[in-house]
Amino acid sequence: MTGSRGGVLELAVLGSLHETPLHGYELRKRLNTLLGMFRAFSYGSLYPCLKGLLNDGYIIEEQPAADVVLGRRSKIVYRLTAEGKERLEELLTEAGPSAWEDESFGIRFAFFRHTEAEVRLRILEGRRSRLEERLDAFRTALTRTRERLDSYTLELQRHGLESVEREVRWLNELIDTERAQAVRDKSDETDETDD
Amino acid sequence: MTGSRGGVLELAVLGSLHETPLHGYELRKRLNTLLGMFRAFSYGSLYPCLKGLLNDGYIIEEQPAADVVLGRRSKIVYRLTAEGKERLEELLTEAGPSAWEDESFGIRFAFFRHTEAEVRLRILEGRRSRLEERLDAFRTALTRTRERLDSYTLELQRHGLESVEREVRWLNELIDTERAQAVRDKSDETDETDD
DNA sequence: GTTAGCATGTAAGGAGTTACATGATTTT
DNA sequence: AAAATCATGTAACTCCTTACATGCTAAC
Repeated sequence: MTGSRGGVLELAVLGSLHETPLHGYELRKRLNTLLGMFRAFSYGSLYPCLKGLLNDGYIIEEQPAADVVLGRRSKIVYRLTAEGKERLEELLTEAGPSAWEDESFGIRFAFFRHTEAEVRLRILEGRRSRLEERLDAFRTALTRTRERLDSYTLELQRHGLESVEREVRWLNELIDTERAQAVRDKSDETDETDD
Repeated sequence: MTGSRGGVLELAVLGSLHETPLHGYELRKRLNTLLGMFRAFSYGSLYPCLKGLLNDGYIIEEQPAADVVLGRRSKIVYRLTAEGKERLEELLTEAGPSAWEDESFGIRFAFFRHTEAEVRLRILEGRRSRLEERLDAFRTALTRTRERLDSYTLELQRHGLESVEREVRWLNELIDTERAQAVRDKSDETDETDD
C-alpha cells in the first residue's frame, strides 16, 4: 500500500504477469499488442510502475532460469506474488466507474477471464449506460441548439454517433451471451443438486 | 508566446471563439457537445486556458452587450483578437503527427471548415496511415505469437480491429470526396482563365 | 425557501509521455 | 564494423482532472 499507483497500468501489469512471468521489455510489447487498437504504454511509465509494484511486494524478481544465466545479465524477470494475486483480484472485483470509462474499459475487458461472472455483467452494463448517457446528452443538445452546423462538424458527429451506437450493439450482444451463460450455469447447478 | 499551452484545448477554444464570442461556461458546453462522443473538458482546465490565452493577447474580454449589463455581473465574454486569429491559422496549418493522433484528430477535423484544402488532405491521409500502421503491427504480432488467447481477449481484439478498419473506410470516403472536390475546384479555375 | 443550474475560479495532484543516458546482443 | 534491436532506467515536464471555494439566479 505504499505506491498507490492506481492507474490503468498497474492492472495491465498485474494481469499480464498473472499469465506468466516476464521482463519489462517483453511485457510492454505484449501489452501494446493486446491493447494496440486502444492505447500504448511507454517504458517511461512501465519501469517506474514495476519498481513500485516490487516495492509494495506485489511482484518479485525471479531468479533467472538455467539457460539464461551464463554471462548475460540484464533482463529482470518479474513474477506475481501471492499478495500480487490478491491485489489483482481486488482490482478485478471493483465494478465502479473506473471500470467502464474509455481509458480503462478495454483493459478490464481483456482480463475478463479472471473476473467473476457477476462483476463482468455489471461492468458491461455500466459501460453501456455510460455510452447511452452520451447518446442522450447528444440528442438533448441537438434539440436545444437550433444552429446550422457546417458539413465537417456534422460528418464528425454522425461518425461519432455511429461508433458509439455500434459499441452499444456490441455490448448488447455480450450482455445477452453473459446472461444466457449465467442461466445455463444455474441450471447445471440445479441439475446436479436435483440428482 | 508566454503561456505555451500547446494542448488540444487551446485549439478547441480558439476555434470555438472564431465562430462567435462566448463566456467560459457556455464555451465548455459547446465543446462538450461538439466533441461529446470523443472527449470532455472540465472547468479546471478551461478557465486557466482562457486566462493564458488572454495573457498572450489571443483573446480579449468583450464589453458586455446592453441587454446583459444591468444588475447581473459575472459572465465574462471572450472574443478572438487578430493575433488570436493568426495563432489559430498557424495551429490549423501544421499538418504533423499532432494533428492525426487519437486525442487531437477529432478537434482538428471539427475545424476543417477553416483549414486549407491541401492541409485537410494531408491530415486525413496522415490519420489513415497512422491507423494502417496499427493494423500492420497487429497482423505482424498475430503471426509472431503462436499463443492461444482466451475468448474475451480475442473478442476485444476482433472488435478493436473492426473499429479501426471501419474508421479507415470512413477516411477513404472522405479522402475521395476531398480529391474530387480539389479536381472540381481546379477545373473551375481553368474554366475561368480559359474564358 | 430550497434545490438545481448558471457562472468563475484555484491548488494539488494524477497518470502518463518525452527525451535522455547507457550498454548488451544480434543481424547485415 | 555498423546498424538495428534488445534491455533498463531517470528527470523533467505536459496536460488535464478532482476537489474545493464562492456566489448569483431561476424554478418548483
